[in-house]
Amino acid sequence: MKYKASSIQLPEPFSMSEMIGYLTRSANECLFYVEADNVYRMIRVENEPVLVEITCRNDELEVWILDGIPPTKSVRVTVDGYVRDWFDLDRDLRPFYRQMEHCPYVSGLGRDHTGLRIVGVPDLFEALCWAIVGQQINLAFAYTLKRRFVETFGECLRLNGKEFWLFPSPETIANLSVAELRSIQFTSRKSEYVLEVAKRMTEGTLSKTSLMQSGDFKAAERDLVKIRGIGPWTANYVLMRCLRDPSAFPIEDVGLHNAVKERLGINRKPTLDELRAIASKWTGWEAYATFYLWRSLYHTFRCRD
DNA sequence: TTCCAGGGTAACG
DNA sequence: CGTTACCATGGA
Repeated sequence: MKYKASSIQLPEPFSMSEMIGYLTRSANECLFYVEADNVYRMIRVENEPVLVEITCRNDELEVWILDGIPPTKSVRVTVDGYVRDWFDLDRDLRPFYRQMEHCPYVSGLGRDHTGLRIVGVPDLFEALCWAIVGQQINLAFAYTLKRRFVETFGECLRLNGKEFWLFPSPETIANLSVAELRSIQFTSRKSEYVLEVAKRMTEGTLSKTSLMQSGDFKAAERDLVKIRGIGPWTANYVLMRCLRDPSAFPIEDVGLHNAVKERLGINRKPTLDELRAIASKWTGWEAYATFYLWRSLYHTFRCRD
């Protein structure tokens, strides 16, 4: 059973090779595959796991369903919406490029990587867990921890000798103990933070819908940082990659610091004041500027296997 | 071996 | 309030 769920007319600019460049930045990624320029991942549709293939043909993105529930209108709509959100296809990037022409540190990146869109993390629980896992450890280890988390507590589909994993649900994680998370080398702190988030999401006191309901990203940020384990960096990371606030700005981000350091040609990290001064040219597009600066750093966190 | 890593909390002055 | 110790382990 294989059927096409949707054909998405690609916005301009869009570069599939730039997107794949980002998606393949770690060989240790466990939630999707890239093979022959096609992208494969499992997503949950109406509480059922569905295996999706994304193919770029001419000016369209074709979304195929390879395994899972039969095609209905709502399945097609959900899958179509997921891909649009994941690749940020409904955003007009032309104002971003025009504005970056005035920033010497990012304008070159904008030209070199035209058509790169922020790869999102549409699932709020996944976004929060990934951010918490990534706190204060190098990215290679973060990918290892994520893989252990997913392969220990997630759901797996095996097809044609490959494994396709779904991120664990908040319900599954909320029932765990700190000790169980420590057994996969989470620190006690990370374990407590992730359990807290899982419990809130299971209770319904934390959800993407409730964070977005006011339509005010600043209000969402205030709600997020009230939660233990979520500071300004984590809140802005989630605003950037899940809630899709183009002005989210994780200014404490070490990757951002290192990218700016290289582009300034200095042998120390920029201060927060220096970052604020540079970012004053990015108003409204801080998330995109940050993502493009991350793109300039791939060589520093490539996984060795 | 040393230093740092896509931070955050809690305890201190 | 601003500063500091601590978390804890892998990777380079």
